[in-house]
Amino acid sequence: MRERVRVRFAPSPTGPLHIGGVRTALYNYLFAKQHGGDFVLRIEDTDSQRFVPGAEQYIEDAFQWLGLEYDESPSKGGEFEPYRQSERKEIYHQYVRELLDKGAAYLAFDTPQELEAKRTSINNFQYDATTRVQMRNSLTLSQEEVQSLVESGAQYVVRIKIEPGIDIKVNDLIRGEVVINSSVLDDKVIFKSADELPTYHLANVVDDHLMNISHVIRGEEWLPSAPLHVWLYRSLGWEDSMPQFAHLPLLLKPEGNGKLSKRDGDRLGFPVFPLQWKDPKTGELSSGYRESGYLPEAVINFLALLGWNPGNDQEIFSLKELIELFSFDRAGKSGAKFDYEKAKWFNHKYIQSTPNGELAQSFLPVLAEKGVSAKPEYVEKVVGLMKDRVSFVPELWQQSSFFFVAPTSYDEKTVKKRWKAESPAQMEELIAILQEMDDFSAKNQEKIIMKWIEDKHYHLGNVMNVFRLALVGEGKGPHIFDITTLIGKEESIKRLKKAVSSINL
RNA sequence: GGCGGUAUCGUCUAGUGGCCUAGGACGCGGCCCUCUCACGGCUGAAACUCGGGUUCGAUUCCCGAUACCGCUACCA
Repeated sequence: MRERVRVRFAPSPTGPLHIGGVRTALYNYLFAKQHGGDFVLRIEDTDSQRFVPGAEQYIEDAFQWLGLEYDESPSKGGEFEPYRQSERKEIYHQYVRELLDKGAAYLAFDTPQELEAKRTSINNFQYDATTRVQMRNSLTLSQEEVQSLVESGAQYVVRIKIEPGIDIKVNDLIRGEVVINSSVLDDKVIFKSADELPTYHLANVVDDHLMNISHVIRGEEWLPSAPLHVWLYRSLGWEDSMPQFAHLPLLLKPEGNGKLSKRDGDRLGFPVFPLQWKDPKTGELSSGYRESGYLPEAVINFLALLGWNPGNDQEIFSLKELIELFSFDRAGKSGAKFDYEKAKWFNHKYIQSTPNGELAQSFLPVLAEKGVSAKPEYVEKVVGLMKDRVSFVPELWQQSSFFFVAPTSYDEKTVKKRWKAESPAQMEELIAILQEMDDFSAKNQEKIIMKWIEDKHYHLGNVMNVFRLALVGEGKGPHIFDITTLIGKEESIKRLKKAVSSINL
């Protein structure tokens, strides 16, 4: 057991960071910060075949956007650098050597083809205590043969030698004690001569030990190999300072079965990545939460509740509150299906509580894109009127374009429903009333117009809806006088005139 | 197939033997508010996988079945 809490998030740079990975990182972060500990980013690039350029930068950018700051990382450095496994080759070599010298591991020369042949000819073939005697490895070959093979440059791997018949206990913070008999484990490859790199299992154990990691918080997909990791700690003599484990349930597809995958997002119409990602090879574009108009706080809040809950009815949490409240006792054990509607609702909630000025700032670029230039103060007022009705910032345009651009057409259904024979005449009257109005405040407009409708015994709904149709182009939007006040007297009259002249029954 | 994990409304979940006629949220329906559309408020439909135990009493504990998920690579 380590005294200081130090956790790590250790993605492999094989593509953009998946939203499930973000949740894993978030739980790591919350746990570390709650205990005043360290949050470390380590890049696990031990698979040279699958390395994707740009992926590491993407990961750092994503966490920056989300506001989850690392204490140590490849870009930031730290006491235990390097934080990129490809730069730690010599370190691993040392421990591979040690394991070999101890007789806890051995060299295996079987080719992939030979292994494949074994797997197809023997069902449930597993490279272990019972089968390794029939394979080509340093246990079955003579010392001279092994030496000449290595010297001749033959490719080999190093396998961990698992002793059968031993119960291995993994103590998991979420699942309690999981016991697995070593006989079901196979002699996993821990090092490959081809690229001189260890596999995940060894690199992970060595680094966690060397970096003083106290808690390994990762996805459930690692649970089956946790006993192997315990075995590795034991073989290296590090069992006393072994980290505690917590295996998080997986994020599942919203529909059907299986874990959420990179392809699900755009197929189902929602992002699975924090940031937009362009595949460097195919040029394929995957959407991101940031680009879709999500606020990072909303994403964090939503993710935090997918697998953890506070035990009461509260659903909206700041990062600070999450740090205070998070605990593994309240983490779920079962996989959670990703519910996009709920994610939207969280964003809606966050938009509602974001100050108008801030929202206006993020809306300005959207307006610019539409070719609209408007004063920030004006945009702020519009946003204040409209933010309750949208889930995303870009959606603001669909809902409030009429504040910036006069309607060019009128919604057919609304026209049919609202535009009556008497409408043109009524609107002409209204135009006249507006023209004479000196005090154009919403309050005064309401007073005068309501009186006019009352005096003439007009139908309130009819008049107001026709008025709205002229201003907005359809049957939606905030209160009429909020609209007229904002767009102004002249523009209001102009829109009324246009409607009268262009809408025909 | 083998091994492991999990199992409450459609979804996220509360529930740790009696407080459960099972609570909340999203989504869905209705009503109210109202010049419209939203927001908001109220409200409705909607779940303990099955079978055995243990117990005076099981959603809750145990066993089994089933289902789902994961792992089973010289990927992580």
